[in-house]
Amino acid sequence: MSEKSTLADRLRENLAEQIVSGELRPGTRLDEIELATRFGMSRTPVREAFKALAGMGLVEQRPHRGVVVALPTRRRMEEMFEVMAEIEATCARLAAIRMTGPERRFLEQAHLQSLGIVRTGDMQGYASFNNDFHDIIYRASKNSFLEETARAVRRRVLPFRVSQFRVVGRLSSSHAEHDQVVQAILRGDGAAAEAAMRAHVAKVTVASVDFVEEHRPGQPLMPQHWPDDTPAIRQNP
Amino acid sequence: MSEKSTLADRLRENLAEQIVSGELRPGTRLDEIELATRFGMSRTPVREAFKALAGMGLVEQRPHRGVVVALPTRRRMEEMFEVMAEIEATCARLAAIRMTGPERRFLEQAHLQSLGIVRTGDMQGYASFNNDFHDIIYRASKNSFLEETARAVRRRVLPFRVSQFRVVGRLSSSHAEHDQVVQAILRGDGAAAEAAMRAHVAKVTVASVDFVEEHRPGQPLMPQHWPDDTPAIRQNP
DNA sequence: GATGATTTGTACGTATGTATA
DNA sequence: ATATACATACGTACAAATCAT
Repeated sequence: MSEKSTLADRLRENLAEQIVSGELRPGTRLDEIELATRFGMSRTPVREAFKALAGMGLVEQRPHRGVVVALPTRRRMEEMFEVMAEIEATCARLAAIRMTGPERRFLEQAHLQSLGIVRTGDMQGYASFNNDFHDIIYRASKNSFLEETARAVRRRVLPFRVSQFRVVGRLSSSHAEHDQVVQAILRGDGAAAEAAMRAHVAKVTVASVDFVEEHRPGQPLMPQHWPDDTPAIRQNP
Repeated sequence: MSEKSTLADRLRENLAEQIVSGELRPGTRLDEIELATRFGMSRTPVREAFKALAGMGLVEQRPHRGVVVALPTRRRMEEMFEVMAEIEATCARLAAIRMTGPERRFLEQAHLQSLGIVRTGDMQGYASFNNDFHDIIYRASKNSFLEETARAVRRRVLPFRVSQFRVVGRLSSSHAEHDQVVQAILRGDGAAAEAAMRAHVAKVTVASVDFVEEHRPGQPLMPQHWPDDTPAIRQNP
């Protein structure tokens, strides 16, 4: 029974999961009292979970005005994807240099198997594999801090790419892009792996940003819950 | 009067500043009650500040065991510096491509002026300029999210490079490395700027890691306050 | 290994600031 | 514009876990 830790920490993980999975849409207001009653706890651990989430950038908090799930502007989303691309490209370059023989064979194996998923057109399944694929490359960088940084950025970007594989033909082109990355890594070509990964993430950017813009809640590019332009408290300034 | 915000937020900023400046040494235990009495507040805002700091990775928190200023292992420090190098290198490449004419002239100007500081041997002054120099390049990437990411990583690394300029001759060699970066940026050579910046940060790594290792508190490479090897709760896993 | 002291985690009440009529 | 309603921020009390003996 590894049911340990504190209420605040468990709630934080729970909310983070819901935000990343898209269950809690960006812009959604999080109510202390409602969450406290819903999860059967007092408001204290809820507030502590909020602070931790704000520190991670998953929510934005303004004094006396509550907490909303982070809803970046279009400009900022593009910036986030650019950072994602650069970090993943770095991971790919280091992976190409540092992976061991068995690790390379494992990556190739996983990549080959994913072709089966592409053929069935299973978008859900491919999304899951895609997560694994990128995780493998994070780890292959042999730098756990880089790995964590990559995952932290991905967490903040994921809410906005939930549906990227709904775009027609995206599955097979994603696989083709993966192939470029994998081949470069297999032959130990760091520069090529970096370039291929950067190009791959760039494609996701276009698909995702456009998709989100079409479905953006509210007319203006600002969260509808914050009518004025008072800047939010940025805990990672 | 911009004396606003909450007690928890102000305390968070205060502690973050003290951690980054080295006033609060890595491994130092933070006591809820002591801080509360010292700052004239109750434990509640202190605990909320702790959660936010943990979310940023500046402190580590373990259930029922309190909070200590983050004290990475040597391995992890090297990883952090590698990430710092990669992110700063990315900033430099983008800066070389994206800076406007006036911005380039401003960078050149600041760089030239720093030569005066080098000549006087004013380590304090050069450290301050160095911060500005890197900040300029973060901003010049024209990506505010990248800028914030770079600063977030730097915040976590800074406690371990306080004294880098104490090493003899480090001032002028740092200036020479800056020169490589500046010249590459001025001629718009992204690849060269990236390489020069990566090399520059790499040098800081060696100086800093060695310095910290010599002054590391406690014999083993683990914080002396955590005698067992129970893993800390990583809020940015 | 048990017990008391200390510290952290949670509940709840009240005050203060924000939004709404 | 003022007052009222409401959510958040903070303080205090208590419970639970850790540590020191």
